[in-house]
Amino acid sequence: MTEKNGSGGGDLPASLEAAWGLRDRPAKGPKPGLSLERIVAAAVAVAAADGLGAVSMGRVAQELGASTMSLYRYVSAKDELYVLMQEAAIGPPAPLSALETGAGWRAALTEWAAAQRERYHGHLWALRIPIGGPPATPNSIAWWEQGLQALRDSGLGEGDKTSVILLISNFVRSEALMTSDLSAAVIARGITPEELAASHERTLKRLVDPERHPGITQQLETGVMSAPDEADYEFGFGMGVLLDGVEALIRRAADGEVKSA
Amino acid sequence: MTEKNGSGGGDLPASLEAAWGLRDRPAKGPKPGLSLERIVAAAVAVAAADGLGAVSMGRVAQELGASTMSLYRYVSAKDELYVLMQEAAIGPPAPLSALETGAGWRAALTEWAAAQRERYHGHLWALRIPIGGPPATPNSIAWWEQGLQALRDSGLGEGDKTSVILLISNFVRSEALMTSDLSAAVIARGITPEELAASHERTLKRLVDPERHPGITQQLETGVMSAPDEADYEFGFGMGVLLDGVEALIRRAADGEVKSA
DNA sequence: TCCTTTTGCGTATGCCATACGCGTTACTGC
DNA sequence: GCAGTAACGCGTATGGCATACGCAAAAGGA
Repeated sequence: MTEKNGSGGGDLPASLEAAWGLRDRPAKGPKPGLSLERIVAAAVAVAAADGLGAVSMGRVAQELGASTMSLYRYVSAKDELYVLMQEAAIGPPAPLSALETGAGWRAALTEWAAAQRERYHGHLWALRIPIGGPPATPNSIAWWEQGLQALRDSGLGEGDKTSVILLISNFVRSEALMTSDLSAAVIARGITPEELAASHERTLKRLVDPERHPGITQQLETGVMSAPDEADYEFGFGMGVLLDGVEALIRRAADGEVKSA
Repeated sequence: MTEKNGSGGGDLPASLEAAWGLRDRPAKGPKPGLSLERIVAAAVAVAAADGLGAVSMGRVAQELGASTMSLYRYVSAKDELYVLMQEAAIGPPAPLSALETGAGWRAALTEWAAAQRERYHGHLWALRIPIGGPPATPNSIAWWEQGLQALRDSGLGEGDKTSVILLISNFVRSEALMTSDLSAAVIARGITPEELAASHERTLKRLVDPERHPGITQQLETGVMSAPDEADYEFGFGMGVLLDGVEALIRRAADGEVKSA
């Protein structure tokens, strides 16, 4: 039962081992010509330039001037590379200023969500990477921890804290994914976002039946579809609703505490 | 400028044309041996049995006793098949009982979201299909319309109605996607959900540093991780928070109306 | 110095979507 | 009834993909 890593215990998934930097450098063979860091950086560059779909083992190797198969000396499968790319794209969270100034949970959560959103928007391709079960990479954990800190003084129970974090995290992801889908459609059809919106509105007007779809018909008449800065607006709207809901939850928790105290 | 469809106007994307049944049966050649419906049904069956990854043109053709290439007489590309599969999986919405009994927007939205969730949970593979821009398929539109109807008497403005619908739709998708990821992980590792949760908790305990991650450490100590029926609980929790937020929005809208009246 | 281990990588396998073209079929206009 | 035409089924070919396997070269440990 010889341990591979210094930390002891059972065997981690290969991708986690790599993400936490627990790989042991073997003392025997020739010097590695590449490194995990360089490979991940190259893959990230490809994804940023040409989308996640352009990330193939061959393409990444080419970018590094190496052969396709040499990558497999550093990465056990493409899925592992995906995990490391995602981890690199999101990066560690910056300190929350709202936590230092004691501005309260609402400001802290807002700042936290906005920071997360910014990372996603800077790396929209990362949203296309399929998640495999619950996250356990260093940066996801750091973001989770920071979310918990934002709720430090909220008075919520531990379970509720995680649930709120999860809820907001998923909301941020959803909004970014919508943005990503939109931009993908725009690129695929080679048009501007405005043209896409107009085209969509025209399509709807053709397909929607006023009898069967009175609500949508009304929406089309009101001209709601042609909203500018849609993504930013929807994000702010959603955060507002979400935080109001959390506020109600916190108030209820406080009332219950007072009652039971 | 001869029109292909009866409805007139410019050319729709092929997948939309198919979804709305606007394909014109050509009067010339031999009788088709297959049909879009049969192809989509076969593809859905494959996805249900072996996951979306198992859906290849070859596999679907095999299931139908036809050759791979014959499918391309009915479907212009695999993406189109995906759209039709998604549309078939979600299906049209059933009438909302809360709308008939006049139970109010909150009950209606709750029923609407639960129905949507049920469809997704019955076809988890459908969540893996990448969305291409804003939806315009018959069933997505029908669900959208129904959501608008649920908010009929809410007093919200048209723009807010759509935003709320979008917010809740995305939440339902997120929760279902988490479930799907979880079940994928469970299947991939050949273990029970309980074993997966336990394994994840063990992994976290090994990787989390009490100094750098005090919040998570506390969570682990409280034993929050080993929650049963996690998915159901999180869904109810999220819906509660969301609806409380919407309630605040509606109240504010009503107040504003009273003031400005 | 020899042996073990690890490196880079060429080759091969098997899957995939799909372009192209051919022979066949069935309807339409004459 | 017959020619023309258009849609059918599908065999074949192309190019891309992840990745298993094995070999030769490199480099540290004995």
